Amino acid sequence: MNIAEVAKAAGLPAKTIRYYEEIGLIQPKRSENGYRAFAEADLHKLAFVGRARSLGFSIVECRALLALYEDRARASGDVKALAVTHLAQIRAKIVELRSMEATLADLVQACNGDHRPDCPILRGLSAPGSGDA
Amino acid sequence: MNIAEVAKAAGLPAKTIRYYEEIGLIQPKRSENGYRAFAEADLHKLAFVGRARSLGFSIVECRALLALYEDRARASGDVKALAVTHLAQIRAKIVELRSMEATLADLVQACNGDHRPDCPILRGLSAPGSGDA
DNA sequence: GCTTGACCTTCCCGTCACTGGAACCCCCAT
DNA sequence: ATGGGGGTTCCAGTGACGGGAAGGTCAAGC
Repeated sequence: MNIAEVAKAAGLPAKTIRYYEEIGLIQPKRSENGYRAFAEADLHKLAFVGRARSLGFSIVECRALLALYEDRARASGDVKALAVTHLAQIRAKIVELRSMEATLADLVQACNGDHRPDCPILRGLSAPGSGDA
Repeated sequence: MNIAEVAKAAGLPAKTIRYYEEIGLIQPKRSENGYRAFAEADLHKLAFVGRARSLGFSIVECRALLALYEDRARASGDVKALAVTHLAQIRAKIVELRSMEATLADLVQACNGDHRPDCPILRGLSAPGSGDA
């Protein structure tokens, strides 16, 4: 398979696939003309990484997941540990975003949003705690 | 004020303050010795930007907010529009993260996490939809 | 007066995960 | 032979800084 076909099948841009090769996530063979020649296994790995990335795993984590994926003697505990850690990061991020959301929603709600200059949002940003009114 | 004092007062690293000057968010004067000489107004702007950043506004958005902050003839509607847009982005991000969280939590929950190689997490990443069992 | 150490300056590289674009090669059909 | 649609490499840029080097400055202590 050439890169365009694999890109379509894996749902990744060709640029991304070249990048993944560059950083060593995959090692596709080369045809005589210099084109990358992807095997089924390469495609599976790319799709795997694509899904892991869509769950928010970093490239470093994807590399580790891929290594476990390819290791028939892996312990599922190792995989789970990675996933649990990442899940905690996601949850922490959600907490952070919800805090932002709450603060911002309060400010937005307090602001008339008209043609006048008076603005609780700017006041809130100028001095926290003395947000509205 | 020198940079360390302002950094402490604004709660920002000195590096960040230099960066903000570099990109034109602030324009502190210089002492004869070449040191930055921050006025109260600079400090206020830095604290303002710091708070906006902590609410997740990008530098571009902070620049716009600062311009509104300094414009006594602003319309609060302009501020609100910026904030509403950003709030929508935050909420979209939360939705995305919650989707990741749900998927990942399912996978984690299905995985024994023992010494054996069988792993629903890896299966889920290999082929979505045929996640567990 | 000299040293020490804390503070300041600029400059450049590295981060993360790509993305865009230039310049060039290859293959097939007309 | 020519055109278009593949493919290739390499370089630069993104956002918002952080680390660290090389060097100037200042206040204190001896």
